[in-house]
Amino acid sequence: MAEPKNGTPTIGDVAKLAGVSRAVASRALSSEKRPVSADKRERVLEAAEQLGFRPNLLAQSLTTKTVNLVAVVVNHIHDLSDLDLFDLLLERIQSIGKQVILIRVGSVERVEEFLRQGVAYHVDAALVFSDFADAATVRRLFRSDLVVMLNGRHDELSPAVIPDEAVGINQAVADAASKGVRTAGLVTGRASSLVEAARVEHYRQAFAARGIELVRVVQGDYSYESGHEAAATITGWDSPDAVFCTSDAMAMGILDVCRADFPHNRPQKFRLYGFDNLSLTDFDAYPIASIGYDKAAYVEHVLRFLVEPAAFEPGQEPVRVPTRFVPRLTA
Amino acid sequence: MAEPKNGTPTIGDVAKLAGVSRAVASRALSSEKRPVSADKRERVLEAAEQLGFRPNLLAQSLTTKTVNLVAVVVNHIHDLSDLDLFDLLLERIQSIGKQVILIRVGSVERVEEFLRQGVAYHVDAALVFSDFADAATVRRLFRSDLVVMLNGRHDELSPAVIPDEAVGINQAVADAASKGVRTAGLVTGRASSLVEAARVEHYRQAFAARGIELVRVVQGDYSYESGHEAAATITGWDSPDAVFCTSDAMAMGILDVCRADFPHNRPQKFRLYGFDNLSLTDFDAYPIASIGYDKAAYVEHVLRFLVEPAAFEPGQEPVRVPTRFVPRLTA
DNA sequence: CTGTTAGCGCATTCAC
DNA sequence: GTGAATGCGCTAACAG
Repeated sequence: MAEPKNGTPTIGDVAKLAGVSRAVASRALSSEKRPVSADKRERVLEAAEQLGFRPNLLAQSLTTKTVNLVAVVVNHIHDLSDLDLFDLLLERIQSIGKQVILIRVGSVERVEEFLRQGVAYHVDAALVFSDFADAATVRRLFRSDLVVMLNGRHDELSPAVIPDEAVGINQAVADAASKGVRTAGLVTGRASSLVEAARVEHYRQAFAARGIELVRVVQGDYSYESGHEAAATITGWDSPDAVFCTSDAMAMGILDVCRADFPHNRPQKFRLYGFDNLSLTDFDAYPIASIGYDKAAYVEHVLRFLVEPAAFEPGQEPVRVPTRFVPRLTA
Repeated sequence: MAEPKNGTPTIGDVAKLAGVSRAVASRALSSEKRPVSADKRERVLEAAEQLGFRPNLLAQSLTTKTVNLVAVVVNHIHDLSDLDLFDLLLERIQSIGKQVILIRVGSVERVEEFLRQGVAYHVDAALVFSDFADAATVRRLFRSDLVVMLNGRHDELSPAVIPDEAVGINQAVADAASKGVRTAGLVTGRASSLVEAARVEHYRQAFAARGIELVRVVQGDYSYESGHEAAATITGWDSPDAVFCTSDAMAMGILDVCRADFPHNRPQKFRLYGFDNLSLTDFDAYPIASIGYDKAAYVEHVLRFLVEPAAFEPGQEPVRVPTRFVPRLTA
């Protein structure tokens, strides 16, 4: 009886049943072409099948020094507002034989607690969407040199991929200017975020360049609800010619409050521009002109760092994925 | 120099620096109260701090036999249409000291390939949203006896949590009947899913019980687009009095096509009922009456199986979370 | 080509 | 209280 005692068969059990050494069994089971005689390989595979053997990836990792695990770090799941992007990312990561461990850091207040506990697997790589920490902290936390910063908080030692927002913002503002817009309102997200600060600055510069006067700024938090609230302040009888939002969700909130100003979804009192190009903006009810980027290209850039870590050289500039203006009815 | 050679310090390095044995270091670093003299514990902690020591969870798991990893299995990320639920689930799982490894199985066609490769970590538990496999297969795949089936494909050996859909469906149909609805249309999802089959059957029974005639059935795939397509078939001059959809997204598609039939979002030619109670139905543009359940309660039930696996006895009935009708304008 | 051996990093006996 | 020794499951390096 080659059955293991405690239930889950190890490679040792397989080897015993096949009548070979553990090393041979290991080679036969390996995906790479290791030298094993045909008949022994056959016997091993059969034994493994019979026993229902599944390699213990943890033990495997202990010796190979590669865990095939990548951490994806977010503040909240809602950061993944773009599920299309995330789905693609997950599929591609799995396609190169790695698994994703999803880490939710929570609110910024709890970050310190998170860092102190520091219970984190030593992963091959970490993809950081969350703005909770800088690159150095993340590298320490995960014991990984390969930390791809997607939050704008990169440094010389870690690669980064960031949307080049200036392009799309300029296109959107140019679109507005070409339609005679002279005054604008801006609805922003949290001021604390580096990405957001840069985004706002791009809008300001684009306005200045096109001779558009920024007459009002309201701070929201990217959410639909905050768009709802902002509507009261930023629109009304003295609406600016156009309202730009740094998230589609806020634009949706504003649209819902001011739908009367958009008969047949076309702007009457002011034009409305969002940001993110959410798939929701393809729904009839929210035909919001937006700014987006090629998600497939973005994902491939991230993936390249995972597949070819050596391709990154310290000090290398962040990879920039161009954004573009996506016209829709509200513009 | 107590510094390790290759960079990442092990508990051995900590022990050496503190001038104690590895065993003592292990105890001092343990969260449980193990016998260590005060001064040595102090020295160990200081040494660990100084070296920036992070325990290797993989190696730890190898001996403790508990990896603190739970797999969440989905077909596509879009299965997580309810991000509120997922966010809560993730937070609670992490709060009990476990991490989530998110596994995307992909389309049903690719399932077999996935099973053959069988590259899966041996996890403490797996939560299966995907309908790709039955409980037995999942147990084998993850080498875990604790597989919580959330897809309706449970068996005697695995615990399950499932929404009790009959309750909410009956309430919704009762609501329609009370408003004089005599004929109904039904827009369904994929016929292959067990959950969907049961759902449809509940609608049929509720219709029969209330004397409502089911005059039309259209099959979609839960998506907004399929709702769009279904609209042509199920509505028109001979609309049924009410259209029930087995997902909110499909109801949204129908609403957008037939918005003229809902002046001020109130039904004129037919009433519209969705399913899932997506947070989107709280947006002004999609005030769709729906059927939902208490997400917090659902998550706590799932969590209980993770925390107290022993509480489950083979043959135990699935835990049922009651659903309820959520009235909104379209009804 | 094959089998033996020696770790990977850690927790855990079991003597002291 | 403490530390030396053992083993978790696996693969890499070595010697046949």
